Amino acid sequence: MGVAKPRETVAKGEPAGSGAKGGRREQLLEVAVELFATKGYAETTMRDIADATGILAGSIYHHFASKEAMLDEILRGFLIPLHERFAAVEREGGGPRETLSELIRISFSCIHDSPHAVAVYQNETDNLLRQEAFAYVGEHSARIEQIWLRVLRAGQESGAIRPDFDAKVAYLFIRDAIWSAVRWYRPGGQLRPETVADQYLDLLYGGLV
Amino acid sequence: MGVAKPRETVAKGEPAGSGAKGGRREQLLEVAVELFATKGYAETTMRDIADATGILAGSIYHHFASKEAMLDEILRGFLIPLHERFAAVEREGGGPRETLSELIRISFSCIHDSPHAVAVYQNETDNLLRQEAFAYVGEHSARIEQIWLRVLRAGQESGAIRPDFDAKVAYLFIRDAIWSAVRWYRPGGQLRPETVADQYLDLLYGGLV
Amino acid sequence: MGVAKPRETVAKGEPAGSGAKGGRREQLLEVAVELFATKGYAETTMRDIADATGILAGSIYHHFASKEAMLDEILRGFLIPLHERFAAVEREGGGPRETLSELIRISFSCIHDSPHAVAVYQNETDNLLRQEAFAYVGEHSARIEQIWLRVLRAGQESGAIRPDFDAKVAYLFIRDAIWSAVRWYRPGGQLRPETVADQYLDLLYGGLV
Amino acid sequence: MGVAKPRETVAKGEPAGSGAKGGRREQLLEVAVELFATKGYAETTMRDIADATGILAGSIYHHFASKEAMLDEILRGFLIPLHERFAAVEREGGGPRETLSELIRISFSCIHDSPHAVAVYQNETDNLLRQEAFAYVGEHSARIEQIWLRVLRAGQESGAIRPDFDAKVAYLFIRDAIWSAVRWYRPGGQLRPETVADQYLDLLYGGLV
DNA sequence: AATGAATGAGAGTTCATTCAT
DNA sequence: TATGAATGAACTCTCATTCAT
Repeated sequence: MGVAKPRETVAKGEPAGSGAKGGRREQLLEVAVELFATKGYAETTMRDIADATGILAGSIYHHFASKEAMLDEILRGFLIPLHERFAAVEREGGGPRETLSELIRISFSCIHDSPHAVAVYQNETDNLLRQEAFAYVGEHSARIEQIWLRVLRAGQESGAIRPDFDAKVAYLFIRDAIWSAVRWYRPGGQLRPETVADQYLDLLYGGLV
Repeated sequence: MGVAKPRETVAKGEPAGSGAKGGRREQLLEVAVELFATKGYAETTMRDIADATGILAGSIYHHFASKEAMLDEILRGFLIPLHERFAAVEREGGGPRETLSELIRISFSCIHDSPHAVAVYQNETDNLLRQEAFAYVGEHSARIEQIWLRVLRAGQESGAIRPDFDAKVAYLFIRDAIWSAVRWYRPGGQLRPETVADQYLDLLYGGLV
Repeated sequence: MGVAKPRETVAKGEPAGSGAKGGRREQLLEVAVELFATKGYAETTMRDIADATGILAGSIYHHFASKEAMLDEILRGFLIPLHERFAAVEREGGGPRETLSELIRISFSCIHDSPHAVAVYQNETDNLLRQEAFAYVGEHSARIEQIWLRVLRAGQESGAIRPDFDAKVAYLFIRDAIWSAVRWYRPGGQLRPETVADQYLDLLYGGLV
Repeated sequence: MGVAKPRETVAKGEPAGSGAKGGRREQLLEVAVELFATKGYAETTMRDIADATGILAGSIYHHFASKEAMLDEILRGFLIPLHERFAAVEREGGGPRETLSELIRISFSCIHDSPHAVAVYQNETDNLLRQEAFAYVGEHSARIEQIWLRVLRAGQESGAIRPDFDAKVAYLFIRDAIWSAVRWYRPGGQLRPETVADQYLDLLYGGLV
């Protein structure tokens, strides 16, 4: 029930000099994230992942300690870099509006680059927060929220953003509007991520009217 | 294999004059929708539902034909009335902006009244669309989308809404921003649904700047 | 919902050169056919089969897709070879009386070799015919019946068999008399299958009087 | 697991002066025997019986102590009178051949009158013999077998029947040929029971040749 | 007599996981 | 590394039976 303690296999990087060996690991992770995103984590079986990879279910355990370890690796690989990119943008210290725009552009490029990981993050976070082993998900999410709130409030103070609404509500509004796009945005589809980002920015700044 | 045909017990209404009779059915449905929303449909077991209701798992089948039948009843009870309310607003034929505002207010009142059903709808729809028995979910969703699109386009034609962006993108933006609120909105919390609706309307119409 | 498609494990043959490998599959089938014959298909549980084999019930599913798939394999393994043997005898084109005798001898040798499968076939066919997945049982049975009828009618025309009764009634009489022997015939008992066959042939041809 | 001790309800006859009261009991028994014969005893649920009768499953227990009690009553109602009719024929002391013919005619008339009970007897006896509560089934069957054997042997001694085969084998041959007819004989069909009986007698006495 | 709610045991089946090879 | 057999717990669902009304 609890999250299995990750063994070395979970965290270990590419063994140097092993050539194509690690390819199977990446392949499994790619297959897993797609299935987790598409069918849901609980609904995806190790057999599903193994079948799509062309090995047997039991063999996955040579690469990952557990199903949860796969989820863990997926979420860390998505959440930590995202947090770092957001923090970097904030550190650059541009104007609030430019910073806000950059946060939004990063979000869309993230949806573009890792739509499956984003979907998994969105769909599974609620359940995960109750599990100790996934506490870091909540922590990174909270720090990311703080970045958004600081930027929004700085914008309100500087006059770049209207001061007449609650920053928290605005944050939630923006966050949900952006991240939910993962449900319909298709990387290979008609809409380019920059286009969507620009339309969203336009809607967000200028409003419907 | 799709939602099993409900037995007689399923379709029959409240036994007349029996006061609290039939309460067990409603109680089970309330417990189920909360668990489905909180833990997810697949992750909720019949035992979970039974335990929370104070009966044995097998006894649920006296009231519902299957777990899927419970989900079915929950979704129908949420989706069909919502569709009807939207359709009624459109039929009233007010101005595009008033109509749009009303759609948004209805959405928030729906989140307020049935947050669990909304969450279930949001979380499970993706998987459900693949199942024949839940085709009606896709159909109602599509008709609801058409209502939003008609209203948005009417607004653009009448000049009430900016014409310089794609109605479909705007719809998705609005839809996601609103319905995702179910993830953080708590009926008993500080924020009143009307307040949230008004802030969202304000953000939406006027923009951040 | 009919017999589930066997997974890869089901269709694959004996792993070459592995000696006793795959024995578990056969062992399970032998245990299953005996239990199905003795207790009845519905009354036999997967746990019964597993217990008698020395594994856990869930482990059966490593070898067979379902209980029904086991029944299916048992029936095919009995019915198709039997049909082929009957058809081969008919093709040989001996005289009607020799052919008839041969059909009867084959029947008894079949009861001798696979008494359990015969019993399962006899006891479960009625219920099975209603299921689409077991349509082949009805089809083979019908073709076997046609062989018997052709042989009987040829015998009547050639004068080798009395012409004064209905071939269909005679077929049913013979079929039931023979196949019901599975209920009392014991392969290891006093009566040899050839003896029983001969006595039956004698009774059948010469009558009681 | 064991057969429930029959309560008074099981054995009690028609309460005098209760008018149509017992009709429901008979109705249930008729429905049950048909379902037991058609689907098998184990495969028939109390709900099946109740549905076909127009009451709820629980209500059956006002008339019968258990499902097994219904089976018990069905088998007794078939087996005991049959045994008595056979015994009466034997007591009459006609010639062996006339007696044998009469046994066969009685058998066919029994199939004609109570095809469902005969089918249940044939299909379920094997399993039943292992249960203490159904010991009487084995006992009556054994006594019936003895009657047949006495008649056959008397026939062989008197020269009315060929002496050159084992009476036991002949008995099994006859029994199976006759009783199996229940599988295809339909009371309302083309073949009259007397016709079938006569054809069987003819086949039996004169043989095929 | 009948209802309808509930029980509790057990059914077939699934699945993450382990491990000898 | 991968296989394939097995585990064991949990799952959805069924059903004979009980009992207050």
